[in-house]
Amino acid sequence: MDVARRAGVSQKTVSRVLNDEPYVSAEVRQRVLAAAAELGYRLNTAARALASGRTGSIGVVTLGTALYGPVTMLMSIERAARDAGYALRVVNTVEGDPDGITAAVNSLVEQGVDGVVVSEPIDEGAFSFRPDVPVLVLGMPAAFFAPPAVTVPGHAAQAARSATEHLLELGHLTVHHVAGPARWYAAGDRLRGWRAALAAHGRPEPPVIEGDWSAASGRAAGRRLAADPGVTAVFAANDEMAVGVIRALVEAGRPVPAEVSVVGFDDIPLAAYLNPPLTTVRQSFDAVAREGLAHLLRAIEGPDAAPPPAGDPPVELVVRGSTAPPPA
Amino acid sequence: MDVARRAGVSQKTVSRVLNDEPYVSAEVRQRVLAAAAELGYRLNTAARALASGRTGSIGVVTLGTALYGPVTMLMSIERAARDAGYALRVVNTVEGDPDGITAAVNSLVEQGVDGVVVSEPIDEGAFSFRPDVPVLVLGMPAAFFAPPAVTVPGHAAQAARSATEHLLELGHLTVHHVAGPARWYAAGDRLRGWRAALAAHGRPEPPVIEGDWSAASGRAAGRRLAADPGVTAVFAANDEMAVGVIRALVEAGRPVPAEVSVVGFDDIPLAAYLNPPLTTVRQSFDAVAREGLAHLLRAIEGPDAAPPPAGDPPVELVVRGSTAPPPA
DNA sequence: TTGAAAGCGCTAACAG
DNA sequence: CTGTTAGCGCTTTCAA
Repeated sequence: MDVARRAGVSQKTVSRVLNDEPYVSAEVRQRVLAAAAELGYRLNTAARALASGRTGSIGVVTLGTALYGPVTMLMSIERAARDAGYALRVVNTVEGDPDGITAAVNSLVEQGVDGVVVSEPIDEGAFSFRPDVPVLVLGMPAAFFAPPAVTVPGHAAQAARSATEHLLELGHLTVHHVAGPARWYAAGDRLRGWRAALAAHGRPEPPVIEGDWSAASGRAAGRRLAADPGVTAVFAANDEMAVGVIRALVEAGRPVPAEVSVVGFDDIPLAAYLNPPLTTVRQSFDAVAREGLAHLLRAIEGPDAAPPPAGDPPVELVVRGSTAPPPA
Repeated sequence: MDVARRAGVSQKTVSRVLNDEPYVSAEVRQRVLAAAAELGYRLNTAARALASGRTGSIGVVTLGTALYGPVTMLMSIERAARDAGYALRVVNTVEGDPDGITAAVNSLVEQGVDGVVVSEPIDEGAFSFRPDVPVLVLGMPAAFFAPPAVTVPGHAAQAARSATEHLLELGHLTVHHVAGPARWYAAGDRLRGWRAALAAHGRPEPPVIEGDWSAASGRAAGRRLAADPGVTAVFAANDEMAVGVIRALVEAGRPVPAEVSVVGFDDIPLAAYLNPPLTTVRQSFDAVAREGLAHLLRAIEGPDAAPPPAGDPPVELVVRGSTAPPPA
């Protein structure tokens, strides 16, 4: 309004300039920009959202923990969203809250977002809501939701399989698995990959020990594993648990990797600096976030939006010092 | 509007009910609530923000990394904000961006927030902006900003001092320090604490090695330290660097803690499970976030808001296996 | 205790 | 290329 007067144009023209719309003469554009700068003018997001129906922000549902995987995914989503011109709203799901994800998505929709990303999906039975914006669920088997939901599968199963095969190729007769909580889809993926590798090689499948992603739970699992002299190789569903397993093994006098090999999952930044350096699987959170967001933006903006990047996100086994052939 | 018609009341009355305002009869309240529920009605945040001038959300400027400290602080802020009824907007500062914090704060203000929290302040010279909302700067010496900024100092210096003293009391003649980047206030705090401990005990102050918070930089520092046979004790400004230091020491054939003691800072969840378990300093991010947010809310809502919790946030030295007396 | 009227600051749709 | 006219869905102010 003030800017319009000062630049001697209509309010709508100011709007056009500030939104980079076409059909504004260069001269007028300059004049408006100058006036806006002088007045320290800022577009009011609330008014824009009210008038346009779009908020320019997307919401993320994430875990309220410092675990590497979820946190890195959040950071990657932030970057991808910002690059696409969207602001981010974040809601943590609280541990133990029964319908945490549903509630979190709802709160985001109420806050006003153009789309929602569910970063670490947990099986809560059915998602009992009909959000009126697109929802992207990361790391989920497709076709689990009706639109407007969109899913991006993730490649953890395949990666888990190659981690297990690495151990098998080293000469281990079988591989034990310390899984994540059963309700986490991410845990299921890894479990499936491990199982597939064992089956493909005709190896016996030892009972699964379930952890909660934490190093403490890894250590508890490791204690049970250490008591069984038949255990020579362990695949943990994330690096934190792998660290706990190694700790328990070492405490029990079973050196890693001399007696028992351990591989983790995620490649936390510390992995290369541990004693021993941790063999693990690295996945590109950035790639997954970027691909997922591209899908989400299509659902929001329509088919004119940039098409999602093609190609598999890189997943790679990083062999370091925590794996070796089994003792003779 | 629809809800109003359905409940047979005015729009304003609906507004009153939905905002828990007084002066609504219980009977009408019920009727409105029922109508809203049947219609699946949701308050529109944008409209409310436009009309009331308040957005009900606060913005956080944080680092785009998976480092434990910043991430945990972010999670704590999310919790504290949600408990206070505020939604969260998040912007990461990009590494290397010269005026990263200023730009991030501006973008938050443009997005529309009632207040801003700067979680990991870096010295960027002067903050060259006059945001029109209160800004809370965590971990900063007070009185660095004019209002509407408010700062919460943090107790890292004192904690760093006790970490250093722990080493001195173990019998080490002096303590070497691997610092964080000089521009980070958090790094400065720890440096000061270390220095104070040395001075108080009349010990020589060895040259500081500066890292970048990462394990890789810690390892580089550790290599230099390992080359000096006089080094028997190291205090690293965070746990990630401490892990790198230990790695380098071990690689150089200087076992920890037999030959060299190392203490970290932050108490990452993995600290207790490392080889050796890491002696470190634990600080309560939750307490700092909660106190800081209380200050911020006062600045936003006026002096009627809940007063900030009193008392020092707990900071404690956790002694584990990476420290021991110097070799004889 | 309730309601009516008047915007908040922007964009959509349509004219010029 | 530019302007006019209506709202978007709330809250505010004032009156009943």
